[in-house]
Amino acid sequence: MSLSQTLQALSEPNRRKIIDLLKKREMSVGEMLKHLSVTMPTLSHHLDVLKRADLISSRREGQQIIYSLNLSVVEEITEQIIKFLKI
Amino acid sequence: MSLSQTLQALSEPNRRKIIDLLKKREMSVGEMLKHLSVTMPTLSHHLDVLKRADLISSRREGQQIIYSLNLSVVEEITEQIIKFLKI
DNA sequence: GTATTATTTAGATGTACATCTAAACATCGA
DNA sequence: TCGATGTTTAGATGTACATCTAAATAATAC
Repeated sequence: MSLSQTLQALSEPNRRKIIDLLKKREMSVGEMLKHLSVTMPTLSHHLDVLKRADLISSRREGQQIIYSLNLSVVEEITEQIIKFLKI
Repeated sequence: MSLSQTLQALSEPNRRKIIDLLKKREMSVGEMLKHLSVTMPTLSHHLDVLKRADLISSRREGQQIIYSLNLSVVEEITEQIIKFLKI
C-alpha cells in the first residue's frame, strides 16, 4: 500500500464520507447507501478502492455485508502523513 | 483550498518529491529539475498544481524563480488531515 | 424456489491527469 | 540586444477516474 494510493483514495469526497460514517460505527452497504448520492455499483466501486488501500474491511452477516474501518492501518497512515508533512 | 484538492496534489510522487526538496531549503526551478526526471514544462505544471493548492510560494531573484514551502499552510493541512483521520 | 443484499461485468460517457515536443512569451542580467 | 531562466500555450498521446444503466452472478434467509 503506497502513500500515493492512500492519498489518491482519500482525495475523493464520497470515499471520505464513507470513512466518516465508519468512524462512528460499522455499517452495511445498504445503510451507507442512504447517506450517499450514488448508485449501488458506484458505492461498491468506492468500497473496493478503500479496501485495496487497506483502509476498510468487510465481513458477511446474514444477507448483509458489514464494513468497518481498519483502525490500526488508519493510525499507521496518519503517522506516515504526519512524518511526510513534518517540517 | 479544499482537502480534496490538497490530497489530490499530494498523491503524485513527483510533487511529493518537490515538497521533500523544499522541506530542506528553498530552491530554484533549475535546481529542482536536477532532482527529478521530468522536462521543464512538466515541472512547471507540478509547481503550478502545488501553488494552486497553496502548498508553496515563489519569488523572483534575478533570473531565477525561487520556490519555498508555505510552512503555516502545511501545518494547517496536517491538522486537517489528523482531524479527519482521528478515530 | 424466491426474495434480499451485494458484487461484478459490460458498455458507455465525460472528465481529468501526466507526459512529451515545439514554440512562443516574459523577465532579468550583462 | 543576447543569453539564461522560467512560464505558458498548443497539440498530441495514453491512462485513469467517476458515474450511470442494465444485467449477470453469488450468498443467504425464508
